Amino acid sequence: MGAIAAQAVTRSVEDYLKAIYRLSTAGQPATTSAIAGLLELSPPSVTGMVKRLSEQGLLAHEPYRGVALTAAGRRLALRTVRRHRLVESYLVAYLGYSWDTVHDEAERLEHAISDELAERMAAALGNPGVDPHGDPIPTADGDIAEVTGVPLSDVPEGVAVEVRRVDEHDAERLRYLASLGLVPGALVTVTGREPFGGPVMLRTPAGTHALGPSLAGDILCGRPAE
Amino acid sequence: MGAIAAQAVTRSVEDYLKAIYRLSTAGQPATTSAIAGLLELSPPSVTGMVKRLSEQGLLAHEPYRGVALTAAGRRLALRTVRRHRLVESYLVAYLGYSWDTVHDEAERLEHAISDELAERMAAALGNPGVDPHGDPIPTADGDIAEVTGVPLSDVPEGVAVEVRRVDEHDAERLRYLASLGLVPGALVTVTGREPFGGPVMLRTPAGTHALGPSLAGDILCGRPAE
DNA sequence: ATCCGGATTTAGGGTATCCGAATTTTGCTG
DNA sequence: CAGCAAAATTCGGATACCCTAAATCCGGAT
Repeated sequence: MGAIAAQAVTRSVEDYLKAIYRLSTAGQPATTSAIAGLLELSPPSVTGMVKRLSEQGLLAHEPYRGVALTAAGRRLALRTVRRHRLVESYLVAYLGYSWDTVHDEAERLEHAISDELAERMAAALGNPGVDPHGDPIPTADGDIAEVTGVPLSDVPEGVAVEVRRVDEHDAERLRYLASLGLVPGALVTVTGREPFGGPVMLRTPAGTHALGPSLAGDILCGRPAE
Repeated sequence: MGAIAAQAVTRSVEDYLKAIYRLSTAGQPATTSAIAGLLELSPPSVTGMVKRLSEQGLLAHEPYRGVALTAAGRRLALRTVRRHRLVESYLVAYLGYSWDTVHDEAERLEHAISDELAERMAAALGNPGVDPHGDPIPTADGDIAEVTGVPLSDVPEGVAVEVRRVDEHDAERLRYLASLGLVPGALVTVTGREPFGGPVMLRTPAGTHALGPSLAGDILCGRPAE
């Protein structure tokens, strides 16, 4: 339920919660410096905000150890993630944005739109389950689907798999991946790979290419639907 | 040109400039207390911000006298007005908002959208000249059309005129006016009026009604555009 | 020309968020 | 188990806004 947010939650607060959410779902510990790194802030700033958010019951903070979201913090974080991904989806679907340029716009709009507008966009989009990058969109009541799959870098050779999610924010790299046909839903087959984490050879609808291991690690694949 | 905004302009700054712009186009002097009234702030807060904006060259401030926008301030104000009206237009045209509910949403979004998004919305709308209330939308380079016309309260009897602009923000009153068919573009004829600023009798596509003088004063009419 | 009341500004404070410098804690490591 | 480096926190300070209470200014009324 949107029975959240009795009052104004600042941009900052939402950004902190989102960053902590991101770290914890990435399996990384939400340390002061990790948060500072994501938000491009100094560690003392983070310590200060973490203390405030703990007092508000949004975070559990073990000094010198790290933080975790409380249930309330997680709800707020997911609400922000939902808005972000809905905005990205909407801008791509209806306003001609490409997946590499929506991020910054969504980063600002996610803090400004009302629940009303978020739900109207969701409805216009047909309540999508994933955004243009293949990231799952949390539901309005805070459920979020798991994304399962194997990084393209680990996909066995010769098997046709479907790109499920592209975990990359850099605009230029996103354009590059799109030019290779590596977008959510595309079918890919690994045709060969160099040893020791070298480039991967692959065939996509857009042709045959070599892809470096770091990018290949950002692409989550799975068995083609149906 | 969007050659404005070298750096972040806060919500506050945009709101102050917009309020001052609003006052000056309404022919009212932009005094400290008038600004405070529009923004629902205390006069000392306004004095303080006015000082800061003057230092930034956005306002000309004569202490104890009032303020006026500089060219730079006016450009920023018009940019914000443009965004506001584009957002309102877009939400009404594409997301099912009605003209009485868009204002609050636009009030927040006008500070969050990029030039890019503003222009994409404008393009999607076919670069409209007016918003759903009939207010002119400034162009991207800061030109704004004059709205000319006569308040409905002053329209002579028996002449069919067109509603050009409805200068009202209150949601309930807007719904009421819409229910009477008093929306931009509608044809109205004044069929009679009480003396001494009493109600006006009128005929619209939605029927025949009486309208109080204060609301009638908010409706600007003109000769129908054939 | 003086006075007065309303408008405006100054003074003094408060909150939220950020920073750099200094200090404390933690978890090794020799 | 003492010593250290890295990480985290505390400290002191800055900025941007906002407020109430206390001056101060201005223009009209006497």
